[in-house]
Order: sequence, then C-alpha cells, then structure tokens
Amino acid sequence: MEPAFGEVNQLGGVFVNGRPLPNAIRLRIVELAQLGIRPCDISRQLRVSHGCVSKILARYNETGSILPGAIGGSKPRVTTPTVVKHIRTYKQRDPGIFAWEIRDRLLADGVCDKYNVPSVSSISRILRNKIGNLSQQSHYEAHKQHHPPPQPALPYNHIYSYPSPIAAGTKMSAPPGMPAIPGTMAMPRTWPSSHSVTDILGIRSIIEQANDGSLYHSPKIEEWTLSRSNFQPSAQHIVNGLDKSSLDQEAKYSQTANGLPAVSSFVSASSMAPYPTPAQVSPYMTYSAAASSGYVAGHGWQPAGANPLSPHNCDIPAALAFKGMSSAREEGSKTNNQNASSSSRPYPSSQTQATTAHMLNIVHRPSGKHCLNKT
DNA sequence: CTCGTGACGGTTGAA
DNA sequence: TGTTCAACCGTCACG
Repeated sequence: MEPAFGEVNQLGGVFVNGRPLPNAIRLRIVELAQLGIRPCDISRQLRVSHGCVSKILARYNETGSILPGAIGGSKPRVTTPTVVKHIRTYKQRDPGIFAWEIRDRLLADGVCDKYNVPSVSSISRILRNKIGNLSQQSHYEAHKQHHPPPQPALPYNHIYSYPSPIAAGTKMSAPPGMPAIPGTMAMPRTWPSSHSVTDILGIRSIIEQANDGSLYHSPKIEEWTLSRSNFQPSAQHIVNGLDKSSLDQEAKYSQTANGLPAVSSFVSASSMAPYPTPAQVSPYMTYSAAASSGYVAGHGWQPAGANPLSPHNCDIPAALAFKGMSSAREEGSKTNNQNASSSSRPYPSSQTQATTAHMLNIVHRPSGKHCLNKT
C-alpha cells in the first residue's frame, strides 16, 4: 500500500519503495554527471544509492531519457494490434463469424501460430471490448469519424517497444519522431494507451504548461509539472491549480518530509557539502539541496516549504530537459487516465502553503525566479 | 574506492 | 469487482 512515509536509504536519502525517484532528482543526476561529477559523488550528494545513479545514467546514455519506465500494466501476449486488426477485418467481412472461426482463420492466415493464437474466449472479449458490435459501431462511428476507436488500432507493440523510436534517437537534441513536440497541441486526446499518453502529455506539460497547466497532467510527469509550476515562487497556488492528483507521487515524497527527521538532515546535509566537491559543483550543492528538498519536502499541499522544487527548472538546460522529455518513450504514460480517479489515494489535502521557501535553501534571484546560483 | 549487476521487496495497471 | 501477473521501481550487497 501507500506508505505514509517514505523510507530512508543508507545515505539518508528518502525514497518510496517501488516508486521512481522524482524527475527532479533524476534530472539532477544526469546534469551532475554531465558536469563530470562521478557517479559515486552524485550518489552521495543526492543521497541516492549508487546503483540507482548507475542505472539512471545508464538508461540515459542508452535511451536519452531520464524518465522512468512505464510501470504496471501488462503487455498483451496474444491480442497484439495485428491480431486485433485481423479480427476486426474478419468481423467486418463477416459480421456473423464465430470466435472459433476467427481463431481458425488467424491460424490459417498465418497471423498467429498455435502458440500465440488467442483463445476463443479472448477473441470473444476482443470482439466485445475492442471491436464491439460492428453493426452498431458503424453508425456510432459515423458520429465520431475523426475519433478513432479506442484501443484496437493502436499498436501495443509500439507502446511497449523499448527503446521507442524516439528514445532510439538517443541523445539527440532534436530527436527524430518527435513531431509530437510541436504537434502536441494536436495530440489526440483519446490516445489509446495510457502508456503512450504520458509521454506526450509529459512533453506537452512541459512545453505548454506555462500557459495552461491545467490540462493533461499525469501523476508520472509530476516533476516536470511541478517544476514548471514552481517557476514562480510566490505563486505556489499554481500547484493547487494544477491537477492535484498529478502530484500524488510527489506527495508521497512530500509526506515523507513531514516530520521526518531524515528530511531535515537531508536538506541541511546537502547544503553543507559533506564531501569535497569540485568548485564547479558547489553551486549545485545548494542547488541540489533545494532540489532535493523539493524532492523530499515536496510541494503543493505540504505545509512548510512552499516551492522547493523550482530552482532547478530555471537551470535545466533546455536541450537536456528536452532530451529527457522527448525520449520519454512509452514510459509513464499510462497514468494519464488516472487523473480523475487518482483521488482514490488519500493524501493530505490540507495545503497550507507557507510562502517560506527559503527554508529550503532556495536562492531568490533578482529575476524573480528562484534559481540557485549556478554560474 | 568505484561501479556494474542481480536479488529483493515493493507498486502499478492492463488483461 | 477483484485477481493475476508482468512490467517497472530503488535499495542493498556482492564482486
């Protein structure tokens, strides 16, 4: 179940077992690595296990994405998009066809072999759930011509493919297959798979959130969301303005922060640079502290540090951020449709958002952004 | 000391 | 509706 509090690792960092680190932390890891800081130092500074640092960096190097993979769900084993397509075709050609006939045809046509051919019941379910009553659907579709039928047409494979076309473009500042970025506005709202959705949404949220932060929030992209929303320190309400459900995950971390000794020590420790650090890093120490506090101390609803996360956003190299975003692949996408239902998870709703962000070592720049001194 | 790796206990969500 | 199960997570310990 949902831990009321996170756990503390050997380094004093807070984490939620089974859940990904916040993107802010993931991003910090990558940024620090790109500055030439050794993984072991990153691990200590951010208080993330070196195994995790290693994993995140490895993934980043491989895919260009800092984002965690898609958690949960299940890959269709037999009812692949191709199979569904064929089933639909068979059904369209012969509306009266029986499931067992479809099964036979799938075998006969070589769409499936005996090992992966769907069971009759599976086919029936596909007909019922994915294809539906074709005869009815025909007029139904007449009404919503431009709205593709939910799942079926959608390539699960595409969704699950790892690395995705996008990710495959590793480390490209302008990843191929990224029309999604400029085109996000036009993104079909009914994107079939939640797995894919967040991606897009995530991208969108970053790009567009400044203008409209209220849409398309996925719990799994909260960090980006938050980052964005926290740009304005004094506008902590933005967080509330955002789909609060999208903060769920962060909320966990936030909760962790509350009254958890490890938290304060974590924050302070970060800012005191427990380890000798290269001069270039020192700014990041503070920065890390802030970012980390954000990670730990959270946002939005949490009583004390209002906008801890913000700092890093100002400093995220656009290319890097984009890189991470763009290569988001399918991961984390599935949560989108949870926005409405995420309320099922009880998090403190009381959000006395004190405007005392400074508690968390956030440096307020004249510009108004609170970025940490990075230069 | 650093870092890659696998076991582990955990969460998630489509089927 | 509830369960199953395979995906992912980060930590930890080992080498």
